[in-house]
Amino acid sequence: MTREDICKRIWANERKKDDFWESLQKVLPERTRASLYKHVRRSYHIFKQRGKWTPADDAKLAELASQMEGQWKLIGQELCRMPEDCRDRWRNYVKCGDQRKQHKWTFQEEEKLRSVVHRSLSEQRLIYPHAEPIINWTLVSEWMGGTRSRIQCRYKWNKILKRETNARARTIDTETKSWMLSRLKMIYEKDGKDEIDWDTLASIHEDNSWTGPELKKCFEKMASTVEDYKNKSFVEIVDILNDSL
DNA sequence: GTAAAAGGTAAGGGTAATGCACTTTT
DNA sequence: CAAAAGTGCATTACCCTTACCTTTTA
Repeated sequence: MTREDICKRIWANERKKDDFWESLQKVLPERTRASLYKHVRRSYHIFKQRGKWTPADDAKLAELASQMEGQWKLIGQELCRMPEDCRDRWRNYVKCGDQRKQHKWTFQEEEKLRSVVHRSLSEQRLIYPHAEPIINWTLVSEWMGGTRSRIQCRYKWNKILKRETNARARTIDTETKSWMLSRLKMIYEKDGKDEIDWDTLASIHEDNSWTGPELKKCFEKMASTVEDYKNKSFVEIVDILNDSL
């Protein structure tokens, strides 16, 4: 079988009665069938192009997407591209069209994003009270009025969270810092490894007033004050910081 | 005949790599 | 000083999982 034959078989879409998929599963038994299927379809696709969308491509996509809403298989056939790529291009870029703003967010935009994200979270909590709430970024983008794509909204939201984490990390008191350093030393001596489970560390602190990411950021800031820290190991940095307190 | 399993599609979730403006180092 | 190397940030290209439907199989 040539590669072309293989690609054609993978995209045959006619439920052939052979053991093609089963034989793949035997090679990678730890993968679920769906996971394998998806991965292989991407890796051995039959479409002309991936990436690089010209303005003309985008215009055609916009037209097709409004004509046949949600029918990505058909849209993909029209554009000679993978249905998934068409869907991605649409939801991340083309959907917002000219409304989509780029570059710096204004304060008002950030405030709007906050309220929209909280709305998404509270709606989730109503439907699934006991599950960890999930933010539906497609809806968030729509609720933003289509001025930012879902991927821009999520990026900005994570930036805001990070900024707030950093701000809180700067307010951590000296007592907590020295507690953290001695703990880090203990963890290193016990496990001998540099990867720290910061959430667990945060949970064993009596005050319980700091989160894992906050402690992590605090440590990173302290570490960066050590001379030549980039060439020092984790435990060397911990020792130096311990001595300096 | 029927329940379970598999193929197939769309909608949900996301990250790695890149480009760019800017600063620092050589 | 210029060039190279690093950095922080937003964008871009691409990837993974789940839900649900239809068809096949045991």
